[in-house]
Amino acid sequence: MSSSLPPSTETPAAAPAPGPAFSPLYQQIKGLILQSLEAGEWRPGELIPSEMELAARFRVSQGTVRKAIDELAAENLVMRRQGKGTFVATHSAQQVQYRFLKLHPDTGDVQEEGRAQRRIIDCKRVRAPAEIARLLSLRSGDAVMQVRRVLAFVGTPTILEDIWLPGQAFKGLTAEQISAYQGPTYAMFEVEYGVRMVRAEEKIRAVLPDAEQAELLQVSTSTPLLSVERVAYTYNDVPMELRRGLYLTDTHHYRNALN
Amino acid sequence: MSSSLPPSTETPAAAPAPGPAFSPLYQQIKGLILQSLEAGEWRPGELIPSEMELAARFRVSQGTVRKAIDELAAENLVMRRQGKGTFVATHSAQQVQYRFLKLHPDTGDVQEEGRAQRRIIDCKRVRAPAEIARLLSLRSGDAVMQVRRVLAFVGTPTILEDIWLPGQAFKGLTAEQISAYQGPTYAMFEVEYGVRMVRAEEKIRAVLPDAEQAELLQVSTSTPLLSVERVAYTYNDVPMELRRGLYLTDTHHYRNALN
DNA sequence: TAGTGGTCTAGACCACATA
DNA sequence: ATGTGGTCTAGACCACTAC
Repeated sequence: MSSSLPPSTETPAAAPAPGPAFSPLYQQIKGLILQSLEAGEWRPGELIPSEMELAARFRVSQGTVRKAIDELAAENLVMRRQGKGTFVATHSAQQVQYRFLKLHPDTGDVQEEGRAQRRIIDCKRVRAPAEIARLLSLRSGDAVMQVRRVLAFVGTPTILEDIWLPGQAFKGLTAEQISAYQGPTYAMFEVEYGVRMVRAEEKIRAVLPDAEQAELLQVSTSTPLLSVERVAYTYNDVPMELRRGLYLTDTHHYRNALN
Repeated sequence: MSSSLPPSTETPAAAPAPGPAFSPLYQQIKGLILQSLEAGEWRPGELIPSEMELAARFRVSQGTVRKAIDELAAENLVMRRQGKGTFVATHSAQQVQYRFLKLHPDTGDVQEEGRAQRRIIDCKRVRAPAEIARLLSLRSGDAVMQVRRVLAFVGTPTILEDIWLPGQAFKGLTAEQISAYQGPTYAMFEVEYGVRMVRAEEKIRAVLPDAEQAELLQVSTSTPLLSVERVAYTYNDVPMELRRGLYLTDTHHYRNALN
């Protein structure tokens, strides 16, 4: 940030050196708000200060704060509600529950989705294999929590998931904790571990299950399945979860909107 | 639109009756610009009038036009370029070529993507079966153009596509025309048929190919493939293309960003 | 009634592109 | 030098929410 805040008499660093080093005022404000979100000054679901208050705090006009918040809202980091204020986004919010779940029933049926029946197969602390570590930006052998579970819709096993979480941040995670929690797992991560996932990337393939996977999903080893590898990130593009899912797509499909 | 343009003294309709019937001024302006885009007043790739000109035309402030254009830009309907102006988006633009193609090589290799070798298997005019007609909002038996082709990357057949297009809008489409055209097929649709696809929806499954499909992709019938059904829409949510693809995902994957 | 975000305007200056 | 979009400000009014 080289441009200074308005009433300040601060001088921009003499030689802006190599990088871009410039950014519009509203981007700088956005960065500051982001820092507060990251630091937990306002927690998921909480009201953040009004635009006027933030404008006063940062010594800029309301319009500048507004543009910063506009971008944060576009990235789903905060949620605006007219007449009430701006809230820190949360995976607990009804409107955005299961944001990252793109598997939908073929029948446009009502959200059976939240009603998934979960069966935890396994939940243990292990040393991260090289590939898992790489995807989570950890070192090989670092501790990670590993969870395996099956999600069933209307009694039919449909998703087999393996989840890896950094051991440090998710110390103490148990199968009981996961099964006990109602609602999205990502909401539990916010409440129990203070970790908020803000975006994710998925790589999708078609595969055949091995014998163990097939048995857990109660299908044959010649049933084609969707393989979905997801890396979920918290603030600052820090990866905090690796999830490998196998989706049965005979009664469901992965839905994607292209814009 | 019930709210009036500024200099007018018009009163909002007394009883707002049933519907919403209201929309902010900038939304109305957005709608007017959209109409011009739709009507072809400015064609894909062309410069649209400056914000000041549009403000004068519609008798609103530049800021209001700006907000309208902001939304159009966010929806990829126009593209802003500082210092130059605002352009009608086009699938020909280098930056957004193959926007709708989410299949990427596993090696983060340079865009081999455009370099796909295309082989047209078939291109004919047929009567739409019920399901195809439904997805294209046509009547069963209406004429549609049907294209089948194989895309190969570095010599390896990877995508088998069946494409259906409304016969009326795409009258005269030939295999030669498709193979002759360099660049995205969607760019050709703009140039040759004046049809611009603005968004699309995909449903993805894992499937096994039938004998014919397997042969065209040079794989066995037990090779799991990604089935991607895409409906592409032009302005006003009018469906203009149905595309069913089978993707070989041993060296490629479907990449998706979740926000 | 008071406070919030949402809309609209107007004017100033900046950064970029082109001639 | 000119014109474009990009940023920033300031002030006014509207619509929604809560008390």
